[in-house]
Amino acid sequence: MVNEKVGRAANPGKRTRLPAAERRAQILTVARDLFVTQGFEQASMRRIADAAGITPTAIYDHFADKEALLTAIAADFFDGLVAAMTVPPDAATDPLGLLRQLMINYVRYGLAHPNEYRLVFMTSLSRFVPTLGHRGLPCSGVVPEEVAQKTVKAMQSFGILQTGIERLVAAGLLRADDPEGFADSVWAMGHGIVSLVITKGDSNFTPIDRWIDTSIGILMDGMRPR
Amino acid sequence: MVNEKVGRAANPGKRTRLPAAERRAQILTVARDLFVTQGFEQASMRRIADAAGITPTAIYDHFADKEALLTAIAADFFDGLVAAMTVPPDAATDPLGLLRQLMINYVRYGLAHPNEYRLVFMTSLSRFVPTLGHRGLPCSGVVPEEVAQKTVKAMQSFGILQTGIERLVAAGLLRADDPEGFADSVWAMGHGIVSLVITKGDSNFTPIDRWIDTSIGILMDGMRPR
DNA sequence: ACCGTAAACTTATCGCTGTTAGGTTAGGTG
DNA sequence: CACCTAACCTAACAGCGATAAGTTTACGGT
Repeated sequence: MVNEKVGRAANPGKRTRLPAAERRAQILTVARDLFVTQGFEQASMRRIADAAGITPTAIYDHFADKEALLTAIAADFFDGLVAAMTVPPDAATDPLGLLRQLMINYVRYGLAHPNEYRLVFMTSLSRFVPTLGHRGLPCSGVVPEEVAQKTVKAMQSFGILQTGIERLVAAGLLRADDPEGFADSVWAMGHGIVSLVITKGDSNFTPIDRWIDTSIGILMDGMRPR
Repeated sequence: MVNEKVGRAANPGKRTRLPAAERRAQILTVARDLFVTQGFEQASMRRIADAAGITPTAIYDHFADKEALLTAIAADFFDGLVAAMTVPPDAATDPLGLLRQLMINYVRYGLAHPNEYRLVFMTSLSRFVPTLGHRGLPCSGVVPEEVAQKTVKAMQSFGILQTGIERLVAAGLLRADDPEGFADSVWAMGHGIVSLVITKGDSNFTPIDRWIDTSIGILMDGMRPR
């Protein structure tokens, strides 16, 4: 008999055999699709394999485990984020407007890829957040390898924001109190908006556009020299 | 024989039988403990049951499913949050300082209960976020029952923030542009700080205290009348 | 004091999950 | 043709959430 399992996959009859690189890319594509449409938990290795037209175990020849799929996808996401935040240095536009655009791009990109965003910025992979100090001050514990790598990638886009702010400070357009802290605050605001809308929907909030506008306005005014 | 399974539970020999209310409360206690120390996924019904000294299925006599445990815990969390944000109206303190304190309390409470916070504010229960509009504008879909209930509870603490800000606007201490938007922005900032520290640790950031200070400073300045 | 009944809890099992060990087949090289 | 390895498979494990149906315990009414 020819091992003709019943309802196999996308390509029922012929079972194709691909070189590693192609197969890897294909797995990544269908995995991202399933993660995005069904979520990380619901998208099982079996379903991913099924969509890819192979058996679940074949995935393990290309990726260490399910998390490895996630981190590979996260890498792509970060590349896109960096691209979205890399606005051409048309020095013609006013510098403050550039910061404004930076934050808008961040929020829009996050909302345009809500599930990747959640995977990347709102989950700590398998290792759970270790218990923190009871005063609420986290004792920065051992950071797993992949999380660290993710962090590096994230820092790249954060760096864009940071240097942007430093430039504005140098130009005297923003207060010089605490440039690094400013970048953190701007990021917190942007991330707060994105993650709140993702988890709770925008139904209970100020319309998203006005929300972004108001938030940016507050930030700008709040960081301006007195 | 007396059904003497090997290494049973906390109270090995005697198998106690509790009235529903007590058992329910006890299950909730151990479940919260396991959720907090090991995370929602890792804390299985079997482990919870084991810690409670009963079999897994007994839990289902008191809670519909695993999520019901979570929502019950979330309710307690929100009660604590509301309490933390209900500062006594010592009108003696300046009103702006009260808003400041409100945000500090929010962030500290969130960081003091990081895993409950994540469970409550950073996960959408089982149902995944439905695919959003491709322009990044969420199409507010059907909200599951429990999520809605969670939202109501969350709105209570948000309401405290909102009325606090409205009072400051009425007193002329803040701009009157968009009071509702201001509350959203303040919340986004607070939530952004908490969730970023929770998922990524505080290692890469401005020290948390300074971060809060700087953020609040920006918000205050940014909302003040020009 | 008995007994019925309902509450409290159990056993056994289902279909699912991520993952591993080890076997098989196809494609290209000598 | 023989071989070898990359690519893929089958079978299975331990654990998951959840259900159906059976058992034990406590308590209220007579």
